[in-house]
Amino acid sequence: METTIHDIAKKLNFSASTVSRALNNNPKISEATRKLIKKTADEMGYRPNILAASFRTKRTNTIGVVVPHINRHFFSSVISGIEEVAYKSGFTVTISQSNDNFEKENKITHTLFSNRVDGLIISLGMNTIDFSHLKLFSDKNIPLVFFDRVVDEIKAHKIVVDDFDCGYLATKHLIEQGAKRVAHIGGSLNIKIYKNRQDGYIKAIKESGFEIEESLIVNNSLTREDGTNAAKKLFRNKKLPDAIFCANDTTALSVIIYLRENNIKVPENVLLVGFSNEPFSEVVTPPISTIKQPGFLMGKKAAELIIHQINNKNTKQNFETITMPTELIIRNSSTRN
Amino acid sequence: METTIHDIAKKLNFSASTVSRALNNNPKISEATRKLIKKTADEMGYRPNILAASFRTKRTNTIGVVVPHINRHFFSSVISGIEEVAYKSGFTVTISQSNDNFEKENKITHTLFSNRVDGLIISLGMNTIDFSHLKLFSDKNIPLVFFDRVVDEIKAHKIVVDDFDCGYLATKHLIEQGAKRVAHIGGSLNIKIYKNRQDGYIKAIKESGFEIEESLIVNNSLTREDGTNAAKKLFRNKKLPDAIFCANDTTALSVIIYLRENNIKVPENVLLVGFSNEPFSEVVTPPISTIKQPGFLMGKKAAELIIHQINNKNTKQNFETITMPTELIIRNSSTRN
DNA sequence: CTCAAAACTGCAATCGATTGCACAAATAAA
DNA sequence: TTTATTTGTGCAATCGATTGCAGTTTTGAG
Repeated sequence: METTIHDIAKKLNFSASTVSRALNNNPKISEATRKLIKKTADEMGYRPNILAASFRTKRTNTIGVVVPHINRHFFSSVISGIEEVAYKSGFTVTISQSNDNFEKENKITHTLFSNRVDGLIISLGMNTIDFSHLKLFSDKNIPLVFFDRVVDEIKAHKIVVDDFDCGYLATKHLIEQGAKRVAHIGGSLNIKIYKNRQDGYIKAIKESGFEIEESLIVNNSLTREDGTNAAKKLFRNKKLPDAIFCANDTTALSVIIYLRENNIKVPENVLLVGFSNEPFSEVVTPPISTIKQPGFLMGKKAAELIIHQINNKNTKQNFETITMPTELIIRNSSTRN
Repeated sequence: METTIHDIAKKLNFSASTVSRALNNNPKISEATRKLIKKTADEMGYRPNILAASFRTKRTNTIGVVVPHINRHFFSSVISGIEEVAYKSGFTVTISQSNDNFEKENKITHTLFSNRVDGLIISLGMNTIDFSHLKLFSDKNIPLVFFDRVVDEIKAHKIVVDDFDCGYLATKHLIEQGAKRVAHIGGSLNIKIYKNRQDGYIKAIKESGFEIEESLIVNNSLTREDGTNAAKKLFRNKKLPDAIFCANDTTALSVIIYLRENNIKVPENVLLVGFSNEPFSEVVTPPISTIKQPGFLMGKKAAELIIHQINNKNTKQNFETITMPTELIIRNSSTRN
């Protein structure tokens, strides 16, 4: 049915080996035969059986990607970046989402492992505290790159932003704008990035001579609903906050809506900074000041790193943690003029 | 290195065939041996070489997905739905983006074809008017499902929404709210969905006894910038529009911003309806009335259809075009009370 | 107790491409 | 012209799992 290298070989009175080599540009084959073989292959409508090749070479040219949620703007941007680079290097990208569910993450990575992906790029789920499913990869020397939600326990390339610094800068900015009681809506402290953002916040507060007040800090899962609840809680305080640093834009949005409903004005009464620069942040009223993470670039970088590792498996790697630049985008939600 | 079925066979004094069958739950193998073999396989840390199996069976358990842009909310939602269903059925999902570039779409589909995906789910790029790369699949009887941007020329399952009806309803709604001069910002008429939306608009206008005015219709690529330009153009008219039906939310947003800058009030002076229910539409001021497309469900449905086809390749298929329900979400941008 | 049917299991070919090694031919050097 | 290189090709094994067919054992009916 399908043309194979044997068919081509037979037709041309070469051996399959020669055909294979010619098709793969092996320098041992003369220019003339190479051309002839390629031409004939074309005419015969030959298409390589990648499965057979993969099977033989143990290389799938496939990169596995695991993210918590595919349809979050940040993650889909990262994926987009990964895909772009991978495509150019002849790699295929296989995507799965963990839904922040450890069980699923575990299964997914096992599947990817069984499918013999050449490398894995992953941002961990919220509840992942056991890493044996990733050890699988590092143990077998299968390239692994973490981004965003990374983990110290495993040696690998990591692509992050300086969350501590971001938290610090965002909070500092609020204080510079005149805030005296800056609250914080943060994520789970089990996750490094949220811990870091919060620590940055704390540093800025202290540095400015203010006290850390427990009642001004709320930790949750940072969903839309969590944000609303956090806002309710914060504004039940006797002494109200006059600014909030939110660990993501989603909760910042919840706060805006909650405050609007309660006739508290942003930015006049409360200043606000979010995190991630979601598409809506720019266009909501007031536009939300936020930290821009270069998702697309992070994806590209992750892909570059992993492809480099895949192509240089023999040479020893020393793993690097790459901190990508961020930007504090100042919009109306945090400025008073 | 890796344990194979032969290793297991040797250890247990069975043949590889028996091991293979036991592992695949072939009923010809007795319960006792099956259990024994499975247990031993487990103990020996056996993991099947999927590549070998795929090679042999010519089945990859992989579904290829091609979308214009991975990081568009609608598409990432669809992907999310596909992934969810595929995962449950033991399929892996490979994703690529065409960037609305025909060349890339062409290459991608060829790659996917070479990689022997078991099926392909695709939403076409803006400029795709040649379909030979898709014929590749239908010719070889490889299941194919279109969604969103579909095409008549190829027989396959298709998942769409009733764009005509949506356009009609949206426009009708504007007229019911008192609009007398409804403009339309539409996409390329080469693309069926945009053509349909526009036709729906036209029907509503005529049905209400108004005239179609060329000057009230602008067609472009529906980017943010296009929207702004379209708004400029529309409001250069001597007789201004008092409502606009935009073929996507992005341009609706552009219009809002443009009008705000020019002190024209939405909805007081101009009523607005968009399309797609982007995440920002709900939270921008004023919130944008829009048509909600069930992206996640469309993805799930697409995956179900293609998996069904894959698993029933022998039985003859009659292709269906599934119209998913939409919803006109009425928000402030199109209501005057 | 005999024999056919049913239930298990093994043999061996097969999928298509890759690659180490051997060998032949062509070229260069002596 | 002979010998040593270089260059180009072919042989044949191999990757690991699957499966049609055949053979053996067990079961059950008569």
